[in-house]
Amino acid sequence: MPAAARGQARVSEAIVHRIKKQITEGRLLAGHKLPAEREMARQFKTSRVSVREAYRSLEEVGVLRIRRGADGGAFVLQLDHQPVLRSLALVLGLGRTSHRELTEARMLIEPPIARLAALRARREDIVRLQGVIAQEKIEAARRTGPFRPTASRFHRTVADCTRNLPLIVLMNALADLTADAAAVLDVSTRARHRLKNTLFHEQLFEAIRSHDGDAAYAIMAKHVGDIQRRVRHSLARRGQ
Amino acid sequence: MPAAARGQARVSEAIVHRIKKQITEGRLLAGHKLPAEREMARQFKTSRVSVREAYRSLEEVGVLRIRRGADGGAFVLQLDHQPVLRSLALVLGLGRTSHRELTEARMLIEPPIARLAALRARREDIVRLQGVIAQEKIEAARRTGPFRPTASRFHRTVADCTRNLPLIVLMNALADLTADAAAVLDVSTRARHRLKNTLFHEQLFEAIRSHDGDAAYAIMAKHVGDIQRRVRHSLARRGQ
DNA sequence: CGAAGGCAATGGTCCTACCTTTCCGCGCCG
DNA sequence: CGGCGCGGAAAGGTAGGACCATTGCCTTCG
Repeated sequence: MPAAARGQARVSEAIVHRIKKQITEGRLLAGHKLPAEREMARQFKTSRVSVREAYRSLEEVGVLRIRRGADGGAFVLQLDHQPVLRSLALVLGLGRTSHRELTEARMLIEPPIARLAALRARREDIVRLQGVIAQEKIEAARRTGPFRPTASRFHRTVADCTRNLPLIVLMNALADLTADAAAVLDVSTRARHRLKNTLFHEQLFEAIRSHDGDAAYAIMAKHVGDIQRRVRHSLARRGQ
Repeated sequence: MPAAARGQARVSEAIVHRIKKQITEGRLLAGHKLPAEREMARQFKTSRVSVREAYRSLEEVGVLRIRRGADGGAFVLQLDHQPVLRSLALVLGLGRTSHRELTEARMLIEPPIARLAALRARREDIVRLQGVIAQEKIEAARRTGPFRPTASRFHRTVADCTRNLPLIVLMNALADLTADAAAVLDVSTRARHRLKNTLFHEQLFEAIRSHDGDAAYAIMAKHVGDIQRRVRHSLARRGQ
């Protein structure tokens, strides 16, 4: 907060800072509704404009959601990896960065995550992972349904096992970024590899359940490498 | 851009979107000055309020810097890891997340980065790394100067060798976050370990220069582990 | 020649009025 | 009796104007 350090010159920044603070301190939780603009302006003895600037800034960052109409207002969002995803997408230029780089980054960080997950997984994590795999099988049998949501859900659940918030956030952000880019995969390719995916996931699950970190590392490395190769072929076929 | 997808309902969001696009497309470069608020309002046939909301949002994200006074205005910033750092700091709650988790994340991703750096490093990278180490030695001899900037500069330069933008950005953001937290280290501890640091850096440099990925991985793993242990002791001594 | 003061451009804030969207409830009509 | 529709109320969205604060530049005066 560079401007804030320069003396909180702006009213709107003071409001932004206060709200951020209340959120990080847990005094403002997801779903809470902030005072209406007019009300907030009255409380801060300022104008609606300044309040609006604060609210709009926080909305752009991904902290608030502003809704219009009766019973509208500014609502606090669940603080997940969304803000990080947004800023990453912005910095990476949404296209200036190749899909190759993104998957490469995943290739680098997912295996160590898998290892840590295997070492840290508790019983409830095992149950969750099992549930995700079961869900995958059901959807694979149906041969329908969207590929994306479940495909990365397993990876995200693995990351959760690490109980390391920075890692979980970065992992989810990267997963979302690559998922957007992976939309290039045609339907036939997806179907052909869905079974293979699930097999990999089952192997990884076994490694995690038996707390075998090195095995989890190796399996994940192979798995992500496979995904990378697959996408690259698909991109090459389309001319890219 | 969820709201934008809902039909660009808001004027300010249209402006935000347009500016972001111009930046990612390279039509707006760092240092460029955006039109004055009144001028921009005239161009968009709207009011100053909407323009201000757009500018302020972009400033909060870290894309613009707004200055007052004659020759003031909205200036495009160099798009580095800053936005990612900000959003990460917000999501991690600036304190809710322990320093342990942050260094753990670095421990996980830095060794693979070092390996990739060793495999990819070109001649100019070697030269840069050499320069950073030389700088470190000079400052170590002086026994003065700030520890932080040079300490992480080596790590950042290593990350640059990977030529993988996502990795570089994430690495820098994490480095900044841990640097803030590492301010707890007292001066004597820093001085005592400065030499040790440089030794590690020289070993790593040799591994990178000879393109020995596995060696780079091992050295970096040991190095980061050492830093982590050091900070943890320091925290324990202070009662955390 | 140099320093002080005024000028102009630009952002920062405030005010006020009015529009748009949305929910909710009342009342009309079937 | 019940469903449907319309209008009021509440909230955000926009507009335009006025004035203050800041800062660089330029003129003017000592």
